[in-house]
Amino acid sequence: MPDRPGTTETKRERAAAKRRTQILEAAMTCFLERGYHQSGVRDIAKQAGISLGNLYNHFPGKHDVLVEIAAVERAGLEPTLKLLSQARPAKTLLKQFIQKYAAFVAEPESVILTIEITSEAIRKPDIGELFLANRNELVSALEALIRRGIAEGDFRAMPDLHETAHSIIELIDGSAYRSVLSEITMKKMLGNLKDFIFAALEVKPRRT
Amino acid sequence: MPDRPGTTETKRERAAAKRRTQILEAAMTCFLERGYHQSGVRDIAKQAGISLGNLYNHFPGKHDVLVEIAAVERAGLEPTLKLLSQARPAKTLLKQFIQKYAAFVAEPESVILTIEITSEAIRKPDIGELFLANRNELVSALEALIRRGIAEGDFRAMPDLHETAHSIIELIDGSAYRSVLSEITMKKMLGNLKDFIFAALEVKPRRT
DNA sequence: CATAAATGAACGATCGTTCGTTCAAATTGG
DNA sequence: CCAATTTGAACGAACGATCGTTCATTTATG
Repeated sequence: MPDRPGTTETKRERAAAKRRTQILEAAMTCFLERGYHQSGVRDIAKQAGISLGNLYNHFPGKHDVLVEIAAVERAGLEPTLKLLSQARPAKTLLKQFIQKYAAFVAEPESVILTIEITSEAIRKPDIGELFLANRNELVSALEALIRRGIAEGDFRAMPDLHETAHSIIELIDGSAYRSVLSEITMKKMLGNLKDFIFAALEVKPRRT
Repeated sequence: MPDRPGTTETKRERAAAKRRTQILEAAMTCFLERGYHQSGVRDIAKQAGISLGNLYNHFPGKHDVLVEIAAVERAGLEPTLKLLSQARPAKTLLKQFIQKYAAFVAEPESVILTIEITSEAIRKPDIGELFLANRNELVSALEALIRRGIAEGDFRAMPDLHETAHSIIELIDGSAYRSVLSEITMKKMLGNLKDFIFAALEVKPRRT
């Protein structure tokens, strides 16, 4: 009985798991290059180096591949999310957050994938819910940070902190999309972005 | 020779123009219901009440239909654009603009169409350019308004007015998408949106 | 009568998915 | 520990549907 304690993983299961990530990466490549609806299941299989039929042994269908990618995409935000719960002044943390989040979402890969998911989210409820869940996690963390900033006396009282947090995210996302489409570097936008956000949040008027 | 002076429009041409708008409206309906890539040319023709082949007498192909829709969509913004050049205090005008623009872009139809165009814009240069051109027209008008607001002493000096104008638009667009996806009314977001934007622009700290 | 509008069959390509089959690995029985 | 059996990964042909586009033909209009 080869039931090694601790790892119940058989050779088969390990191989299968590897295949899954292989397929996901291949699909991501295809969706980035051609878009979701322009990528055929055959393209994905070929890119993954497996057969068409085998793909269906690992995923119920094309849609489910996108769902999984949407879930994985979220994982990339984890380090940025961690940043928000550090024990430093909220004002400092927010500045760092803007920088880091902007750098992340302004990656062409990230922008394209987000749009692909976004446009699919409108008609596919499960993707929409996933998108909103991810977004809410981020917004809640940001909201907590702003609340702390108010307590620390750096930020002004605002009517709705949750909405404010949403606004900040949407501001950065919007800039990121524009930076990719108009080929202006995010770096050039960042200065104004920070100025805009902090002017909206800070309790004092800015010195010219 | 029925070349009536003043109107070189023949009965035929008028009928053809009517067909074109018929097709555009039908296509818009399809794109809204099913999305661009999910809508077949046959769906559009059927929705327009014409034959499949006839559609190709009026448009070179499916892609061109979307391009034309993107151009028409822009026309809907005209009244809102007009607003910005009125002779009233910039501060007042901006408040009205936010209200009006938000109401316009938060229409589910507008949101869905924008996303459809947006996601196509990434891979189709002509659509991307059209999108940016429309956007720049709006942003330039808004930028001029902000500049006036500074001259009038209501808005603070900002590092880059063009970027600021972009930010405002992106802020409203982002909220609009979220309002459709999460089924929260735009009205509920508007209060915070105005607060956020004016806090970012105004020269004085806000009274609590 | 000439010209343009309108038609729908037809085209080749591709779509997402299913299917029967093969075969190596895992499990079981002795 | 080996042999028998079960499992499921891998494959690619095949399915029916639909895709965007073309074209020969008919119908209607100036």
